[in-house]
Amino acid sequence: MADGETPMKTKARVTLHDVAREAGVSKSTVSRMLDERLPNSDSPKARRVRDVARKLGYVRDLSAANLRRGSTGTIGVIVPRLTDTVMAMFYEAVSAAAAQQGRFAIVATTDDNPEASRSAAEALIRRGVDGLILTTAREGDHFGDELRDRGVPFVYALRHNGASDASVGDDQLGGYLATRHLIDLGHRRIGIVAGPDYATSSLGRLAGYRQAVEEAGFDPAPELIVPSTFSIQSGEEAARQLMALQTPPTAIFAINDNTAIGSMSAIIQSGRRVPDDMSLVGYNDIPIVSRLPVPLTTVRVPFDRVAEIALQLLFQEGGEAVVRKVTPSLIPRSSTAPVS
Amino acid sequence: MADGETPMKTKARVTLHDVAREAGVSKSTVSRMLDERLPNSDSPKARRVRDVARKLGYVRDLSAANLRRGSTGTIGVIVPRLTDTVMAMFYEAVSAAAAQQGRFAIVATTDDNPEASRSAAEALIRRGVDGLILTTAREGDHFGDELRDRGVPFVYALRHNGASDASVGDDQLGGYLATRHLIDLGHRRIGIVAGPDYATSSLGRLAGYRQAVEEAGFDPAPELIVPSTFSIQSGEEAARQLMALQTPPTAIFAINDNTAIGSMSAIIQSGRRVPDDMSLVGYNDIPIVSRLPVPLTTVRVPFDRVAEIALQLLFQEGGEAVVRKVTPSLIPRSSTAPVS
DNA sequence: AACGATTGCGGGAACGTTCCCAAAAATGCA
DNA sequence: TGCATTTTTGGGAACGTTCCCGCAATCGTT
Repeated sequence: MADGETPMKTKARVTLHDVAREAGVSKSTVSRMLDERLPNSDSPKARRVRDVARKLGYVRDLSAANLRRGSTGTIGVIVPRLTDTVMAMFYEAVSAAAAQQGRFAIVATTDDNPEASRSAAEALIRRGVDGLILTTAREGDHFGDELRDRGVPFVYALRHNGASDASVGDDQLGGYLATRHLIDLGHRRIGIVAGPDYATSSLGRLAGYRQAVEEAGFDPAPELIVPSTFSIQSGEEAARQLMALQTPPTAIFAINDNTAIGSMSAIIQSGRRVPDDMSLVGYNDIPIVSRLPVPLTTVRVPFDRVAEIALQLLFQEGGEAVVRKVTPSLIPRSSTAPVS
Repeated sequence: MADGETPMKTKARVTLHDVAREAGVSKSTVSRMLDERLPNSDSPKARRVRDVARKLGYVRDLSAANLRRGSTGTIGVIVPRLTDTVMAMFYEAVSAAAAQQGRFAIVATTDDNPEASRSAAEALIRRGVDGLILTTAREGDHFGDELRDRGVPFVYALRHNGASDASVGDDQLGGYLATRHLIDLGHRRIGIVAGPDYATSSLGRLAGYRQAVEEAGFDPAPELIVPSTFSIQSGEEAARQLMALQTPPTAIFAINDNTAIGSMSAIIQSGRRVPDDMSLVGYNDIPIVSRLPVPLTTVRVPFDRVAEIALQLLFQEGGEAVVRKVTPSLIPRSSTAPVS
């Protein structure tokens, strides 16, 4: 059987060297011609090299390239869980924005456990990520400092802790818009299913609620503010608590869509109807809420922008820590109506 | 300023060589002692090397290791979208199962677009994954053959195409359980929001429905079978269609939780109540459905097992293509009741 | 005690890139 | 045309591992 034509398992890998030999240039030249970071020249030789590479089916070995370059073009995202649709939306947005830059996003989950948060970061760093996007900021968390000390670029997203770069939605504005919408519909007594106090997102939305209520000159009754975690169940409980008040509110602003869904459940189980007996506003506009039996009025956050800005912050030389906020918008649907 | 104590930026990286020097052995030895694949010896020297490594804060450079080993310990998962909670659950399960084996899972989305499916796989392969888990099998898809030709290990999950290894839930059994549950409650006329005909998952569930109906000796009226995509909206439309029948069914089996949610919406909008006027069963048991105003009866699929088996299949020498099915179970909740 | 078999260890060559550097070629200008 | 300057090129040394191979040390057997 003629040599070089043997029907053996094809050579495992086409390397730079193969391309160089075939194109009659050195591997340095090929490497340069194929470097996506350089402006890719249009000289006949460059074109020829690229043609040969394509013909041979060359694909750069990323492990080798990463080793030499000292960076992987990978960015790590840490989220509590992907089954939280908000987090899934955000991760998809990051993934798309990263792809735009020729980078790749990988994700790790923490289940809201600060321990796991650390080990997730560890795993991603071991994987050689060029930077980290954290959605798990907690008040008084020193994890950021640790990362800074170790020289790992990172940025907070969706939530922040004030001490580091962050890309977030304007939660106060969002909270204001939601509450203001209810006020405009004539509601005077508006309950809020507030969030946990460790997350700046829920704190911001609560501040927006307060701002709107005070601006309208209403009494910001403390019993109208009921905390929750972000879960459906906690939303259900909080709404139940609100409806059990001596004078229940005529409208509820839930800190996110999950708690809104929980609230909806509690409202209906109490024999009331949405929006006839109780108006309800959520937050985030996850896909499902527009398809509920009563489509939910909610606040939409442009996660694409949040993701883009996070990426931008991640790789720019930062002097002062900066918190960039993107503007959310109210999406009125059928769960809110004028007070009866 | 004393040498070696200069407060300069700490040396970027502690390498095998540093550990070797500090421990007074060769780097080969260190490499061996730290190789997680070998049974890690307990000799005093091994212990010493590990101590030194820990003290110095050594972490293996994965790029270098991958380059030399020729594999990355990474497995790629391709899903239509992560905002589909089923896919998020599955990916989290894969991620956990992979971690168990010391591997790492990365994900890419395709938005159900066969083109994007290809380029997603391409991206993952470029990243050097050791194998691919595909949840996007379509009837008559030749993508698998392509991968086989290129020598990329892969396995289908959740759906299959019959021609390759796959780890799935037993959809026929699940469909049977759901339908049988309704029959046991006394329902004789049961509608099904079937799925698209390109997915074996929906086909299997439909077959289970048929099996139960025929076994009970009912007439499997074709007008009771309405196709859908997997979306909430399509579920809503399908349910509407079922309720518009001359003799509407008294119960609906929806092919997945999303279409069940859509159906629920349509049922309520038609002025009916669940389960009083219409029983409803979903499929997958995504977290939200247990928290709906009327908690949904559904079929739970043990995604952990599906993920484990997928991983197992991925790395075993396969002779014949095998489709492994895991047993789902019915979770009765409040959306089903005896026929009135 | 002598010998083969086993085990442990170190030297050094890969793995496939990128990037520095010096040399060569192309370009600009007088 | 000649010289200085810019651009392009190829050689070769990294990057940090793993793994092959040979050698020494230990072990068990007769």
